[in-house]
Amino acid sequence: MASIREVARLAGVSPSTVSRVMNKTANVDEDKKQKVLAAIEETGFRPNELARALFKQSSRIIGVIVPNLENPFYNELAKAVEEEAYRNGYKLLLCNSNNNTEKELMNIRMLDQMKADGIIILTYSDKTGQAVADCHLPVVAVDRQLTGSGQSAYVEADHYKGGKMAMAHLLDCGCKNIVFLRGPLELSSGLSRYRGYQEMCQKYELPEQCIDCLYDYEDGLRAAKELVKRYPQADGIIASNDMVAIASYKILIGAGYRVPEDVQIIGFDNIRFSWLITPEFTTVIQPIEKMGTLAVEIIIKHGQGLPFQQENILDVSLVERQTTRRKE
Amino acid sequence: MASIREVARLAGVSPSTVSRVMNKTANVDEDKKQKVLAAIEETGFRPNELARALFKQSSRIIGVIVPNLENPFYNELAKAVEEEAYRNGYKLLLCNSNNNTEKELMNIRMLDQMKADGIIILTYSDKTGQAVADCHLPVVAVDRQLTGSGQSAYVEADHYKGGKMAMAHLLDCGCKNIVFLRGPLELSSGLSRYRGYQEMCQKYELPEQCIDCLYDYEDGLRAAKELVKRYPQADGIIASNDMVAIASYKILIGAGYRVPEDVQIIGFDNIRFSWLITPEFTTVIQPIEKMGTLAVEIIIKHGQGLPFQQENILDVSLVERQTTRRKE
DNA sequence: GATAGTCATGAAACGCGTTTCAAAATTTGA
DNA sequence: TCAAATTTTGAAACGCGTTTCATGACTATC
Repeated sequence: MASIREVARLAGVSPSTVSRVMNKTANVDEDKKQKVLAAIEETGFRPNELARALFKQSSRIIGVIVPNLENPFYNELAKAVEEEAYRNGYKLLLCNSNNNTEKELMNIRMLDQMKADGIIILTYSDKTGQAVADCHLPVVAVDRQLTGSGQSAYVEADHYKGGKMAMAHLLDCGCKNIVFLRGPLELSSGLSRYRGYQEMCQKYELPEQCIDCLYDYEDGLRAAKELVKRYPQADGIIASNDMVAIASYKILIGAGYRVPEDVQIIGFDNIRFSWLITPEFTTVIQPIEKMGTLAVEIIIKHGQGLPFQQENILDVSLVERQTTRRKE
Repeated sequence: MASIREVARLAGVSPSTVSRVMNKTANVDEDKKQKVLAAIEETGFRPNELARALFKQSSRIIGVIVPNLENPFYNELAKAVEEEAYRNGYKLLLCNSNNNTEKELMNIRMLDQMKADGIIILTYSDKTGQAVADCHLPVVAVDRQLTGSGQSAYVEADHYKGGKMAMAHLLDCGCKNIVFLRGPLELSSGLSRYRGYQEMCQKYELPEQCIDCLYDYEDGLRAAKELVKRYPQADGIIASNDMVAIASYKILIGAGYRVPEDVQIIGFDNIRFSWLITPEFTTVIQPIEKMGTLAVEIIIKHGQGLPFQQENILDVSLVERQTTRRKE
């Protein structure tokens, strides 16, 4: 593979000049410029990005660390990040921590060593904050708040409002017996939604009916089975997210309930599949794309030394689809 | 950030020695070794991967180029690749070509310049073959065969068999009026499945009933609507893939058909959602995980100069689920 | 005890694009 | 036309881990 020095020799100039032509970083005599261009063309020269990155101390890579790739939420986020990154000349290094703290830490370290320009992190463990602080890369947490690393930015949806909306909607739909498949309280999404739900319960003097449930399909299945057992007269379910909503639907249908006639279901996230499938699921929309875009923006701004918002709480909204039905 | 030379100074040795300690690439006096280790510990030194990669001419990055991130098939493939890559100490650079030839070519070039250790490519355009040949990186095409680059490996499922199986299954289920939502014939998956279907039609002297259909949900919706119009008496649908099967289901249900009583549906791929949702979809399984793993294996072998299979056609199988029902 | 063979070790070169700095060339102004 | 100012250009240094090669140290063999 041709190097810049060969191109320079061929064009009869110095490597510096070739570099200047390539990057338009300084004026170059038109005549030499043409010679350089011709030499580049002839040799098919493509600058070695590693050498460039080594010098610049920046690889124009943005790392994304997701806890899993089963939940489309993360895929959709990754997609949004990839697109925004690409638009800005960055590449995306995708790391799947697989809910494994060890792997997560290795990924953070690796990205540091690769001189990534930033990390977008969607995982959470108690060691994350420290690891993030140790590497001096710009980090933005999405759908999470990192503790122990005071300075890092985060972007998440207004889960509190989301929780309230979900509950309000089911009440609007005439549900009298609502069960909340509550997400993990260690995560701000789980906690805030619960708070929203709780507030509504208090306001309407309703008893809290929760079943703890992780964000994945399998646990959704489990929780929904428990729901059928513990609250057979439930007529409304707030699932911890869309995957769990989908799992609940399966269990409920299997148990002979009709949706939405007997029991109504609402999820969170608005993953693509929530409306691709039949029936289409009512859900509280997280602006996934905006979240990804914003995260990239923050990293870029950080890299350029521009100011940026440290706390970003994006608005949520609700789409009514076929798993709920508003009372006349 | 500490460099190897600082560590060396602190330990009172040369950078070479530090390097040797880190990489265990040569014996080092126990005493010095300890000093080096201590110095590394003290400085928190982490070798700069870029410098390392620059010298080695290998970044231990595997690039994956997918045509989109809407279809879970690609996500699942990416996941499999990430995991196998990680197991072998490689990282995954995810590129979404977005069905855009230009972007695809840029991605190939970029990976070349990054000294990626290989490219796993899931896109296809007529320029791909040439671009791949130009960069001298190991490339393996997955679910595609690249033309114009005679030497590159590929791995795909036995689509021909898959097509036959799908048809055979619907016949077993008593379908008399089967319509094939045929995938793009430019892709080997589309063509081979069609050939399989065709062969079965001939064997049983059935008329071919095809509607062309891309692999995405939206086009599935369109094709299914056309199906309802053109073949209202259809009682079996072979969808071009699971996304299209899911789209067809929605249209069919919307048009008042019952599945599987009135019309049975089978898809291809066995994406995770095909069985998460309700009803669970019958489909022809592509061994997605194995495909990803194998692709990575090939790249690694290639990198090590080991021999590898150039053409890899993996077996398919069929899962009967709730969208088809075998006749007694 | 001397020669040969091993092993540990560091200096220097390498990979390669970018940038600095000073020299050379060209333009401007008088 | 000459000095001054400006622009163009190249040599060398830089970023930094790895590897080669030669040297010095040490052990083993006779």
